[in-house]
Amino acid sequence: MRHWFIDKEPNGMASWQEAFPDSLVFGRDHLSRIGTGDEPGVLWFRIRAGEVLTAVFHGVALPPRILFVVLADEPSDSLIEEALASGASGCCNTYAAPDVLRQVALVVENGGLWIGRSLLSSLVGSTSRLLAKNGEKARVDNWCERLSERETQVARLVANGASNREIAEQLFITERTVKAHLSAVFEKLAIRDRLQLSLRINGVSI
Amino acid sequence: MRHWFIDKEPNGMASWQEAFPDSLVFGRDHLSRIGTGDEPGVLWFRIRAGEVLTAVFHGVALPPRILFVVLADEPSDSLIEEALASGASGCCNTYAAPDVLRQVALVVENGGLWIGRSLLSSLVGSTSRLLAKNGEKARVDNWCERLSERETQVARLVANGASNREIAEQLFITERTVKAHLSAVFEKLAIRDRLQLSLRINGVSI
DNA sequence: CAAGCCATTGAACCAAAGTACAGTCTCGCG
DNA sequence: CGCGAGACTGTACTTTGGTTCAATGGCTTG
Repeated sequence: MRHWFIDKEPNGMASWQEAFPDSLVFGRDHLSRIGTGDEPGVLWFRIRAGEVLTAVFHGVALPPRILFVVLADEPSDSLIEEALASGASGCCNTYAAPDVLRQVALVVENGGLWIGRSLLSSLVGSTSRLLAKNGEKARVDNWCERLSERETQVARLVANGASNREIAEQLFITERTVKAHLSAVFEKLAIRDRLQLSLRINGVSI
Repeated sequence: MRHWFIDKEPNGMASWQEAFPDSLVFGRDHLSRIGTGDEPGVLWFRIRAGEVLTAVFHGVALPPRILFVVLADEPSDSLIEEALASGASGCCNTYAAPDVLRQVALVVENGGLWIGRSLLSSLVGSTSRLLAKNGEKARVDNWCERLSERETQVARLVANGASNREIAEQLFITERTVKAHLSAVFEKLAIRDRLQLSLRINGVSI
């Protein structure tokens, strides 16, 4: 099973290579060359923040043996809907850990759909209102709305279990700067540490 | 990983037992007794022709370690929507072959959604994949199975965002003891800190 | 009984996380 | 142009988390 990663620029995340050492990372201009052989595989397509899937993924016809997963910088209901409508087998976080990526691969390779635990609740909320019986409405926690772009980026990595050092390396900044961003995040969201941030972002205890 | 099948009458289909020889079949009156232990598993709930899911599956609160799949005598789009809205990880045909059932289990145990061949093909257009290719048996994460009772208790509190001091106060032990339990948990689960423990327990990244 | 697991704790220690109080640089806006 | 916001960094500090040496007592099981 091959794995191709498509990013805007052909750099990609380190975690991708970690998850699938034999995988290949391409820029979007190489998209048309994926899956020309007979080999089955998974195409991971990164959608950056603010982008619309259908705008960057138009007119691409994948053969049925090539499965397709959207990697979302900023997952949202609409993006998931678009992804599924475009034939994707799933939508997961760009910053997901290697273990998670392999898990996603396992699911989609077996014919399942993967939209993530945390995303599931919001999707369900959009497809049906049945859950709103006890007056509890599935409100979406837009935690990132008050955060700057960089703060959001750091917060996401923290929520996936990364240490300050790892985040620093990933973003090419010092550990000190990571701490600065995090302190700002904690204050803006009125939480006290990274674990609570993770719970908040992952929708465990909203 | 346990499998419970709930039918209107506690007879069930032969194919269910064939798919999971250790599974149990109950009538709907036994539904409330499912998942009272710590054991993780999959609950398969049969919806007969003409029935409405929400009418027969109301007010049932399953713990998060119990996954839930709807077995539909007559699958329809609306039933699938209802199923997902009720927290189901999938919806497949009551009369599905044992191989298919095991495939569904494989997908949902790994956090994926399985919404059946027909809808899947209309969305994804992909054919199903072969099952258990490498003979690798994917299992759900029963993290607490190797932990002692006290370790499990501490781990759960950590996963909810508690600090060591808070845990100590709550359990009437010293902070030192909390640390001891946590160190044991980290080693047994092969993880490095409390954030990863939280992700593991909360099913964000298995 | 001996062996082993479990719960508990202490002292000391190191590493990571987070805070306080700075500063530089860039960029957009009125 | 001045001003504010955001990205970035430094030094120093406190707190928290986690490990490494122990040790004690209860409990079950062969």
